Amino acid sequence: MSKITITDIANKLNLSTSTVSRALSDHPEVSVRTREIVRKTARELKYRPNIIAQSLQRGQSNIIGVLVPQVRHVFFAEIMAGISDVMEKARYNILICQSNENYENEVRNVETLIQQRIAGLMVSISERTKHFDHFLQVLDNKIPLVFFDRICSVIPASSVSTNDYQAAFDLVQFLVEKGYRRIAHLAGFSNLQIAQQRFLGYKAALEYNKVPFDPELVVENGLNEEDGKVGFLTLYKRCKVKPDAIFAVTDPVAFGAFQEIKKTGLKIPDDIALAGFSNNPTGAMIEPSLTTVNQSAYDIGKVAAELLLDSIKNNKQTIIHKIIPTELIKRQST
Amino acid sequence: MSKITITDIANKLNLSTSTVSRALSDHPEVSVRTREIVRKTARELKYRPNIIAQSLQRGQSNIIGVLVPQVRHVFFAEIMAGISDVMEKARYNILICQSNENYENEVRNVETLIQQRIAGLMVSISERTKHFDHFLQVLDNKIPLVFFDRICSVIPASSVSTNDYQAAFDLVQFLVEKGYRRIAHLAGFSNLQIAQQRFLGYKAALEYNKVPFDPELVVENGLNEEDGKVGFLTLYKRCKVKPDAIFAVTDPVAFGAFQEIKKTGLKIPDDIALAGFSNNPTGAMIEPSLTTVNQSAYDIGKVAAELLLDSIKNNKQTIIHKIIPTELIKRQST
DNA sequence: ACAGTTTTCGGGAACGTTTGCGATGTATAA
DNA sequence: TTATACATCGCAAACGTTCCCGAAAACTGT
Repeated sequence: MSKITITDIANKLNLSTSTVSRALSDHPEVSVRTREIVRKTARELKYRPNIIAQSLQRGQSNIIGVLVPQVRHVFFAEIMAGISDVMEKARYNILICQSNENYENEVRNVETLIQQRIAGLMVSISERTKHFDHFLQVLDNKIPLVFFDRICSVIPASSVSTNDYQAAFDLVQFLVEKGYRRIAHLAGFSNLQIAQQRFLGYKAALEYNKVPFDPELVVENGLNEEDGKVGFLTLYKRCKVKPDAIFAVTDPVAFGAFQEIKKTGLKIPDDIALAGFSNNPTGAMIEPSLTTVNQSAYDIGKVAAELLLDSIKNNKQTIIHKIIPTELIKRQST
Repeated sequence: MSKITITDIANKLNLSTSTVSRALSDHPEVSVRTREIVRKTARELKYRPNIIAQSLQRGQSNIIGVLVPQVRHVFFAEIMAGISDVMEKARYNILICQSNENYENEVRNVETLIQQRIAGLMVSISERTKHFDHFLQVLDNKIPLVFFDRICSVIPASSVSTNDYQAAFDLVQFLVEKGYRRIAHLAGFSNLQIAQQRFLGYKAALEYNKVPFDPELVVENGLNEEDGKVGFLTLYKRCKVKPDAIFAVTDPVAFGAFQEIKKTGLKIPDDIALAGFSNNPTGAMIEPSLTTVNQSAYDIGKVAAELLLDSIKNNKQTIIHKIIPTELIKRQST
């Protein structure tokens, strides 16, 4: 290991490590001439600051943790892109962890992130998380925390999300106006705030339009493509009077339903309409193209990252809840 | 900051830090009784090992760097899932960086990863990378390195890739057998090995079948959706005799072309056939569904991660090049 | 000339671990 | 009894920084 340290530079120049350290960080208390010499030999020796040592001394790393259910999901990948762009500029690095929609994984990941002495944490909770004590640990350790999308209202922390209730309401309102009456809902588990809000928005829109709410038309399941497949099948099997439209809690769920609908031989939107949530790019390419709600995933990540940076720098406890505006995207599937 | 350290435990129990440290790592030189007491009070005090201090002492962190062009691309997101699953089990954390298809970003990211004293590095190079000195720096610092997918044959390091030449050959062979004769190729930049190999496979398949190679039918461009759009348009504009099939270097490029083809009013596959590369899930949902080559992105990540772990643990210099098998997926678009 | 100020630098502790080596105590064997 | 072995633990250095504080050197004004 030919690792060059600050001491090597100091020895070569007959200086102390203090001076070299200061010179490298442009401290005014060291003469301009020395600063230049130090920087020059640092380059020559290919010196690289040891970030680990710096972090230990500072008591905190320059790494922020990002905890998501699954990176492979376009929605979270987009969010990560937003986070990454912001953090890159701020000279922070990103440690990425997946819960894989599993509570135990989530808890374990939080634990190791705390051990890494991360400068901040951003998380979107798993589908199955019902207890939140692990996030209290984060706060106990004075680590700035912000939730995004799948937020958690029990923990006092900032968050970035969308107005799921309103967006779902508007979408269902649109379906009703289009003439659909038996509108089914492939819902998520109700412990997830976003799932619950979308369900409530759905229900409220029905009531607002005096369309009777039929519990038979609601299937509670996961948020992913596979859940959409089984969701549609159980829904279609158990309904004597078939639904004429489906509002899926997420686009992946809609895609799952989409494929099963086609297998069944039904035509979209003539036999049954379909709508999703989050504007996955695939939705624009399928036929018929998918009606959905645009969430601007990239922006969610960007804003959440900026929020985190704020609370890291200003060291403020202020809790801020930001709402990213949504947009109803009307396409051929309805 | 109520940070509990090993010293706090030592003080409380009237032990030395050495003993506590050894007790926590189950060292046999400390009595079973002491080990238990130490572990008990560690729990009580909510002690968390400071990974930064451990890393400094060890001279290396437990973090591995992953450098990809863009996380938001499904292909890389899948790979990351594979990497993540393997590394999680091995108790390594993942620091993720994006080059955004930009050479300068790539160089800068490599530099900061070295400064982080990462335990290993996995990279898929950017579209525009033509010089590779920054990877020599990685090797100079004795950091195990493995390339995946967009590999780099100039640097002596392990790699995981697919047989792009053969897969492209087989795909074009299939197109020829289907009766297509004016087969165009939306190619990638030739500095990328995967792009070059796919092009060469394409060309070889034509020659093998005595189909004349027409340079006019090849457009060299990027690897993303936008590139597919402009690629198709320039291709279609400049050809007097229109192509009857298109082989796109990646699925995103195929999707870009797909959309423009539909805008033009052409029918796939009757007016023009279309094929991609990498089996993006979207390809199965569009209509007509996309003929492509399955690359098993998840496996690429998995195998690459295992390769890296090997060279970290065994500290061996052996360079291994692994090839992940591909599979031709014949669908409606051809 | 001197005292006072400013500029420039070094000594050394601290961050939280790990680990080689020595010290102590106890048990075993002759 | 003494010598030897083993079990258990502590001391202190080391990892590479940063930064407080003090010291030396240079400069200022009278």
